[in-house]
Amino acid sequence: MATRKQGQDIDERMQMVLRGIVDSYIESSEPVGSRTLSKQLEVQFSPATIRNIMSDLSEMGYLMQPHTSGGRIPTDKAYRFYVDSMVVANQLPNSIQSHISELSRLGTTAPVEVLLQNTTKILAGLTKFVCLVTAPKTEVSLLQRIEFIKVSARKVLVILVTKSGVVRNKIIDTPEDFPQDFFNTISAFLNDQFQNRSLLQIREEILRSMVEDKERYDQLLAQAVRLGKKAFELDEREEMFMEGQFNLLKNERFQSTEVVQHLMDAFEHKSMIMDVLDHTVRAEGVQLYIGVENESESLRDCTLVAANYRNDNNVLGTIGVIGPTSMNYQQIIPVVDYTAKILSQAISEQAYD
Amino acid sequence: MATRKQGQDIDERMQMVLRGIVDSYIESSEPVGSRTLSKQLEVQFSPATIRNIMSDLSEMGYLMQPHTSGGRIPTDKAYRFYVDSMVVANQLPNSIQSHISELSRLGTTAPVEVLLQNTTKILAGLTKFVCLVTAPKTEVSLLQRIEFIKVSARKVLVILVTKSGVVRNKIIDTPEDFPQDFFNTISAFLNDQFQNRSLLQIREEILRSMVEDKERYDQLLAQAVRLGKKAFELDEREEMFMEGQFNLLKNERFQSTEVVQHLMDAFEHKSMIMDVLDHTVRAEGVQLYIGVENESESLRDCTLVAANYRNDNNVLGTIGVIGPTSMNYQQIIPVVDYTAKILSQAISEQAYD
DNA sequence: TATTAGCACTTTCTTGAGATGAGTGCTAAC
DNA sequence: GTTAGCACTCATCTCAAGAAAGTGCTAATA
Repeated sequence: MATRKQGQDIDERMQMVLRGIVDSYIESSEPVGSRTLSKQLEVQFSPATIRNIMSDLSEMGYLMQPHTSGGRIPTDKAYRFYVDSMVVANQLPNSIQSHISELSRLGTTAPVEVLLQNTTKILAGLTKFVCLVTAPKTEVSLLQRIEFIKVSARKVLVILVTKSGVVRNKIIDTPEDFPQDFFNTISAFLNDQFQNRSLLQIREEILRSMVEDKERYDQLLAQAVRLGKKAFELDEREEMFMEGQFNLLKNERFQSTEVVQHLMDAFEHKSMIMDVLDHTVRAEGVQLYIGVENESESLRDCTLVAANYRNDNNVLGTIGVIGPTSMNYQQIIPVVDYTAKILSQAISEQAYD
Repeated sequence: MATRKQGQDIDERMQMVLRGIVDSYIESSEPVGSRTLSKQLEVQFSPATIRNIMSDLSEMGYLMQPHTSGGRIPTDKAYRFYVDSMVVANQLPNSIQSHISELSRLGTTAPVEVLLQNTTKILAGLTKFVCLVTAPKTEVSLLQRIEFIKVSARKVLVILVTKSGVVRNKIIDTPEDFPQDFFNTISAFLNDQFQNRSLLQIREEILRSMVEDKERYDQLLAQAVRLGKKAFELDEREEMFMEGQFNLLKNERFQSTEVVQHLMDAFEHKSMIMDVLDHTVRAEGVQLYIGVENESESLRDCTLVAANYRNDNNVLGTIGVIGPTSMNYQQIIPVVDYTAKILSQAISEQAYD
């Protein structure tokens, strides 16, 4: 009985075989058998030896057989082992680096949205997978400026500019036909009062003051607070950019219509994907969510590679790439990493301060 | 020799058969043979008779045979005949009408972009095809208001509000560190000068005045013109909303990977699709571009159903649906028509005036 | 004379029977 | 502990036969 190594420790030879299988499967997308592997490995073992090792690895949950015969494929556990024991990402080729760096060349006058949109496009182009970028959360970003522009008798356009460079506008109804001067006074007051506070804080403060010192306000202040309340009202639509959904179709792994269907459905509900990005990615650097590690059902066959981008002080948002679990991690991880860095840099440079 | 009806006129019986074939093919997506059709038609002909008629129709270019045997399918010419001779669209079911009418319920304070986005979503959901909506052209829409918000020493945020309700913003660099007051003076001047002019006109006028009376300007005016020039500079990115690209995958007709590939590639270049919509749709009401009638190569297997939306005075943009040539015209056409009407209505109501 | 029935012929699609190839597990030899 | 050998298992490919549905043509029919 090959009861070698009871339990979970994997000796060096097993690691070699496991890595070999993952490498081979990543490259060919075909189940790999003992003979094939025996030829590919740099250190030689006979197919029979490899079969024994494979058998052990299967038992330990690293490999599975789609059919009784016909080679084995790595499980999510195997990928996890693979990336964890992976040699630190080799340097990115210059061509790719410079491709990504075009982001910086957009100049400091491009609106953040354009910057993010371009990021998704570049990343989708490079990886050939689906690429996502969440916009900075307006909720937690700091107010740079609020402005009212009267557009008709009872309507005024509110413009919120945040420190992170996002401009948000909406129209609100006014109870009376105020002159523009009136709005100017109000915006001056609100700017003075709330600059450098986060939208979230501002909202809370406004609500509090409405309750607390209701009677203390004079006419003008009361209006200011009332308009402010509407202006800062929660804007549920958070933005996200997505590109390359069709890349998945070109990918061999996703030819089976079902899987694609699921994914596509998922992509149509951006909000779900947003949640995934927001709730999972908290740590520094590149994060990986491989197959079953994804909380979301529809991503069970995918790996999500994610990284945050930030300005000098805060995490602003997340960039992510979704591809098959058998993606080329050695390539993808550094690409995502580098892109996040360049994006952070570009955004910091153009921040309003 | 069945040399009946030399040339192009189609008698009533031929029409019945042709319509029958189109109907059947729209429903089943299967080539229709003489026997099948003989059973489906309300007026009875023997299969043999139908075969004769079919043969004539083939000769006249209305039908084609994918294989020597195995039924016939309509050509684009047949669809064109079909829709042209189609009984005027029957009333839309109430459920669909009210679904579309939810657009109006968005209220008058939703930004135009949200309105358009929702239009695409609703339309894509109803038709199960790809749906497109172009945003009102900022170029030709009239200036409602321009505003400058200083965001840092050398950067100012320009906000353009157009009569059609589109808010556009961008950041421009300033040559010096002007105070906000300075910008206020400038925006007051520009507003006074250019309100109700189209952005296109404004740009031309600014350029002209820069050339003509260069020397006449005082310091302030010169700056105003210079900033104005930057502010109104052509903003090449025109917007468009697209939804339901994945619907095509679910569509039986587009299972063959090639066709989809082409379409997908086309969709990745929104600009191309924009051109199609802009250049072709000039007329009133719903327009159809069936198969080869499309100028664009990649739409040769599709029908584009398009209609303009407008406010009281002008055509603002276009809504379009792209599906297989064998779509259910009886359903799709009234849906697009009604949606365009509701959208026009909603946008007119919320226009700033 | 226009319509229909009949018939021989096509073509696609389905089905099942080998044959093939890659891989596995087990046993025995090295 | 490692390897060679062997019987066995599946997935896939190929090929032939047959069923279904359709066509064109000719001859019979109302």
